[in-house]
Amino acid sequence: MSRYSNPTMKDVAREAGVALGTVSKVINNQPVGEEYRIKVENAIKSLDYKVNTYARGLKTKQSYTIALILPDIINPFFASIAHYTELYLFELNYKLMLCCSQGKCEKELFYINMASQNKVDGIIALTYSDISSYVSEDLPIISIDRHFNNTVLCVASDNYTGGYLATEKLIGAGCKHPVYIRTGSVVYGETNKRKYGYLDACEHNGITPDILDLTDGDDTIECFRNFLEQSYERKDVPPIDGIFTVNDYLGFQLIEYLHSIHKDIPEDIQLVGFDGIQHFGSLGYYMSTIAQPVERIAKACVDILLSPDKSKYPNPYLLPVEYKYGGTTLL
Amino acid sequence: MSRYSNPTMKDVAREAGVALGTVSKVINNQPVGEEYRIKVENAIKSLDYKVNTYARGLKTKQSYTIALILPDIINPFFASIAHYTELYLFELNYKLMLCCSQGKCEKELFYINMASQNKVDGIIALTYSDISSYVSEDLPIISIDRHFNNTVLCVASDNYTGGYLATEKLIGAGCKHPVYIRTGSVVYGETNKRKYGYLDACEHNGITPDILDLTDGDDTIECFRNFLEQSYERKDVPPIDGIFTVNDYLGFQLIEYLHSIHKDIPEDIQLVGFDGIQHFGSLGYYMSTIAQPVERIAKACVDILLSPDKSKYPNPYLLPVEYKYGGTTLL
DNA sequence: CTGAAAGCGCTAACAT
DNA sequence: ATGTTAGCGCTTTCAG
Repeated sequence: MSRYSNPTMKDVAREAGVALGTVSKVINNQPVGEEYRIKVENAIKSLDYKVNTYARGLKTKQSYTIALILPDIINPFFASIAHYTELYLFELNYKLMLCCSQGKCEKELFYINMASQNKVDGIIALTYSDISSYVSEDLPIISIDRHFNNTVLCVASDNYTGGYLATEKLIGAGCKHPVYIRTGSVVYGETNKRKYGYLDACEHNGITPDILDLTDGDDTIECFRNFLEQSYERKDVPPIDGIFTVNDYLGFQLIEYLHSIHKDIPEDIQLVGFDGIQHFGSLGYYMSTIAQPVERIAKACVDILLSPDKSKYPNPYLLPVEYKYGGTTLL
Repeated sequence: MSRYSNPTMKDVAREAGVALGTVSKVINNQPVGEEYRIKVENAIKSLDYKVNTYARGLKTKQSYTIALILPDIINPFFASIAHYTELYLFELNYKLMLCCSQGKCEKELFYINMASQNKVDGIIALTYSDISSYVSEDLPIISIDRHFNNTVLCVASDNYTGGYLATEKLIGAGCKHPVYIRTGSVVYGETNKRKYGYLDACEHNGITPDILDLTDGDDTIECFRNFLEQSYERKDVPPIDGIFTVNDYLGFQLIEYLHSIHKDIPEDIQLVGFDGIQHFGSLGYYMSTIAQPVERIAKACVDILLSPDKSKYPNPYLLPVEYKYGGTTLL
């Protein structure tokens, strides 16, 4: 790999016939006499000078780089978080370092280390593992959707309201037996509040709640099939006619299965997902869903991370969700 | 933002009772007496010392960071490029800086500048703008899918064969009037070879080619509707019964429209896309498609970029594609 | 094989 | 307001 030896500030100073400090001041927008400024600016242009970010970082201990830790970048929900985060960071002159942790704690820790090396100025993390024990008090880190404790500030959707809203929609659209189906890690997180929203909405509407809780490693479709069959055999409850899934990803899998057994959606069973994922990012929703305000989440993370006083933000910091019709419900 | 003052090499040297240079040698795996090595390693552990990458970079001019420039990260095809690139880079101890250019040349140039500042060691770029004029001979940059000239090495799928394959599939499945529909930037790129594959496949099978070329700003669906209607009115050619789209994104839009006018797919019209995008990254193909070998593309980019001798690679560097059945064709 | 010291390019404190 | 200089933490040369 070829390496460059670019012009340095010293070269600029010589070319402009001024002192090193003056060049530095011009570059950092500090007061400098007009004629000097012009001389320096010309020299910068003619030499095509660019500041060496290493040398600067060595002094200032700032990298203007934020690390974003995501389980992966293929899931469209995570991708859109990355998208908005990058856009907003760039506006603020920050760069984004991307880490796809694949849930591997070691990889997450690697990036946390980078932060303590000042290689990145801060971390935005959406992680399944409880990293809070590795995070020191003053490490600039924001967690998305996972509320570990009070040392790590968490930005999340209003999951409780989302769960409540989804359930109310199903009930309002005529469902007599709406169930909640969740999957994923068992680490306590914000996401669990979706369940509480579901439970409360059931209670307020006089409906007996019914939950299918899939753990990692379970065969999703197999478990769902059993769940469905057992439910249809029972005579004490109405047949399942509504499903609220913890996310769109799971919702999509169930829809595929339901189609394969010739259930009509939304006629036989209505379904509401969570996340608000669209085809190709913008070509319409996969299903009726509770859409997370991804852009606002990304901005909030950045704003809080770069804010000098994090204590003024509530923890968790909740953002409102919205119901989106996507063809899998009657309303 | 709080900044850390971490232990430095000097601290380690003092703690271990050795000289600074010795510590450096231990860290960089250079020959050091065994007892010294142990003393240093213990000191490193007890102080929780980590090298400061700025100071190191200032000397070595290496950042172990690669910038990936993508139009955006929401498009699942780009997302999967990012995914595999990050994974492979991490294996090699490199970090990934993500740039969503949104096709903005200025944003791309910003990252190209970073490379000349040695802030990143190299760039992998998938861009619509012709950046070749801004790229100096020795800038370590690899282009994906865009072949500008011989100074910038390009990694791409075998687009010609892909186009040929898609067309042959349609014809083999009985299509008498397969059309090619493309959209997007008019910058000459590898992608255009998909068209030549289509043209040659038509010729070899005695079929008159028929192409709809949408330019940016056109209303895709409106143009397609006109194209379809005009074609059905003509009596000199069979009705359109096959479509090869330049990518899955466009294919998806056309499928939605065709459904809306009650055309059955694949019975009335068969369709083959390009890219190989799957629902949620892994839950099945949107349509029959020519799948790009994304993982191999990502690896090739990284390997070539980090290779000391780029001249040993052909330009463009082509990787094989594969036809994937996805329900929108008869075969 | 180890220790001392120069210097990477920059910022910031200080002297002018 | 501008010039001078120390020093950030590291690598690397050179002397011991």
